Amino acid sequence: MPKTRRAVTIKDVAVKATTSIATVSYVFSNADRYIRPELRERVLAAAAEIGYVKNAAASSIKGKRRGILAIVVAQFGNSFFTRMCVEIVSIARREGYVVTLCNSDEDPEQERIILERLIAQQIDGCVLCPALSREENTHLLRRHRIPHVILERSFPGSLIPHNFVGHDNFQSGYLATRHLLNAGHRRIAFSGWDSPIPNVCERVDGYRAALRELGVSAADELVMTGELSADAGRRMGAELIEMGVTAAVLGHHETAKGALLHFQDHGVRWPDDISLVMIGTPEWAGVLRPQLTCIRRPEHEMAVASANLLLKSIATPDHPPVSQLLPCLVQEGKSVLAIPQVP
Amino acid sequence: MPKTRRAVTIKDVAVKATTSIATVSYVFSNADRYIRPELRERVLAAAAEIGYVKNAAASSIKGKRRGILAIVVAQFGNSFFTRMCVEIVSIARREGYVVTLCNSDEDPEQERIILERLIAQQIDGCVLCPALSREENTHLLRRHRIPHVILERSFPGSLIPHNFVGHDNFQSGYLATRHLLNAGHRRIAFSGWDSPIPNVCERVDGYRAALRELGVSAADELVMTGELSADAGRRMGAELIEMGVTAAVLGHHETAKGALLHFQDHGVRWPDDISLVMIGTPEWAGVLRPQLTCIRRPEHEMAVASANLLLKSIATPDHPPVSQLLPCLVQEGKSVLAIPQVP
DNA sequence: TTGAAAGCGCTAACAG
DNA sequence: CTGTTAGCGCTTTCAA
Repeated sequence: MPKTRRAVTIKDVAVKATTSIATVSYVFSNADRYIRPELRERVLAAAAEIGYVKNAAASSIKGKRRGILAIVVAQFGNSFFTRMCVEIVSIARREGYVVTLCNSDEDPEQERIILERLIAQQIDGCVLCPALSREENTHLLRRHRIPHVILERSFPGSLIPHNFVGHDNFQSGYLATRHLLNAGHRRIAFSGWDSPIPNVCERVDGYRAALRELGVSAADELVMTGELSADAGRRMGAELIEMGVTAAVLGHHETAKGALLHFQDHGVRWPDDISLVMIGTPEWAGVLRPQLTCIRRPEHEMAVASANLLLKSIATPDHPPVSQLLPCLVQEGKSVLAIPQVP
Repeated sequence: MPKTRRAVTIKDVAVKATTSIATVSYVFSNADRYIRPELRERVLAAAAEIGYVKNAAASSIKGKRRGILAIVVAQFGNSFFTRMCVEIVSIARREGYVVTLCNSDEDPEQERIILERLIAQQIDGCVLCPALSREENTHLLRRHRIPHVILERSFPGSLIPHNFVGHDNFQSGYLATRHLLNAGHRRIAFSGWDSPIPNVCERVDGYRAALRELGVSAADELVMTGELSADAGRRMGAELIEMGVTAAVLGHHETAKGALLHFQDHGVRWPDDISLVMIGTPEWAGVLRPQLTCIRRPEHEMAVASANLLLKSIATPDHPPVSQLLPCLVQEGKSVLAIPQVP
């Protein structure tokens, strides 16, 4: 154990192995330079003995890759994102990266500060799920030429092409509604997050499209939205019951949670009293009985796609931006009652 | 927008502001050097115009702090850890740090690789929840003089003092059991994770101590453990019923989940058929009815304590290690039935 | 096959 | 008050 305050450097290794720092550097950067095996061994042994670890910071200022990637998400508590983060991290790890996870908490100003700090750290690349789905901070990434991919939230009216990986929100709303229609329901409500983000609106569009397709009128009062909280969900749950619909699409898992609590607390049974399809698959859905029918978003595929897109975009920085929209699946539970068609 | 491939450096700013790189450096490191306001303005303006951001990597090799902290946890999917991470990150952010989150997945070898990479990145400090509660990798941190605090899992027989923040596992087992005893139960089982980690054993010790205190015999067959999965939990749930106990301590939320699913699927009602106290407060507990009585671990306090301890230990590296064990609380639900004492 | 040395972006004496 | 300059640990010519 070294007694010195100073960190162990390449120079210490060179002295210990009685060679030059250049040789040590070559040994540790396995360039295609041939080094006599005996010397290489000596260097490795010396390094191991004094506990040398290459300083990645110093290495990076000479133009080498930094070895750090970042993921910036708007809602870290949301397990949809947490799970994708875990997967992206493990893919990045295989490539030798360390990954910094950041949470903007849906605040563009926080996000800006985070991105500036990440830029100061000279990260090699970044996966960004933009706060409030706002595009503004991405210019920082572009200006500093940091390869990046936008995850899950797009910029509908944008003039600038981005690397993008998301899932099809329209389709998730459509599938959920269609599933209920197929079971014979006609009075179907939609409850969701009153969100500033286009995603959620697209789900409503999908809901409407499905209804229209079967010639069912989509009355505006059947579409309810509220803030992103279980309490708002409870209120919507109560409304659902008052309105006397036979089925509902729970358009966001956070408000869905409140609605389900309301149902349980007031003896409302699914699917007997109301049929339900929820968009999303939060962990808690796994413990509820009867099991909910959910729309499963392609988390795994999204994580893999965004990680690979980022890695590719680091490898070939001039590659034109790619946009991928991945499909959802219906995950059947027992929360939808088939009712006889009334012709 | 610069057309150059190269990053913007202090030198570019100096040229643009027609001054020296030293002045620019001083402007951006707000040392106590006085600079004529007019010049300072000019530098700032030039920097803003060409989008200069200080290269933290270069800055760090001159002995400045790196600006990166790390949290390495063994189970990233476990929301107990996720929630603490979110809090630690937000405290660290206030101090200007960027935080890297890593997941060793309960594998000491992965953990070693992660720590080596973090050391290469010259992180300023680290919060570590050690895989399998093993001490071995902490020597890397010590050898490289990286301030660190061990979170949640301790090293019982260790000779080396560590900064440590954890919660009192013995007490959590004790409290849970005591709560059931107070409600009049006498045949109380314990089910938990068959863990290689001392924490879980301590919970059993607490369980036994509570029973002993009231002169209730703690038969060995009442203590069940299994692997960390919902399936193992289901099996234990079935056993609980077969054994005909009136109450159970669900000693780990992951196996508890399985047991609760078994109960629901087989029409076993809590608290009518069995009284339950669960150690831990996973998010899914919030959607179950009747609400479970839980032992709440001091997540918030642990996050705050570990973050502050780390920051302190970075500020004063020679401070002797501190160890903190924080207490749990009973969070009452409706899963415990009071039964009349049989004298 | 190896080593000397220039230089990456930045900091901090030290000189002016 | 400001600029010159010597490094920090590392990579990479270039020469030996």
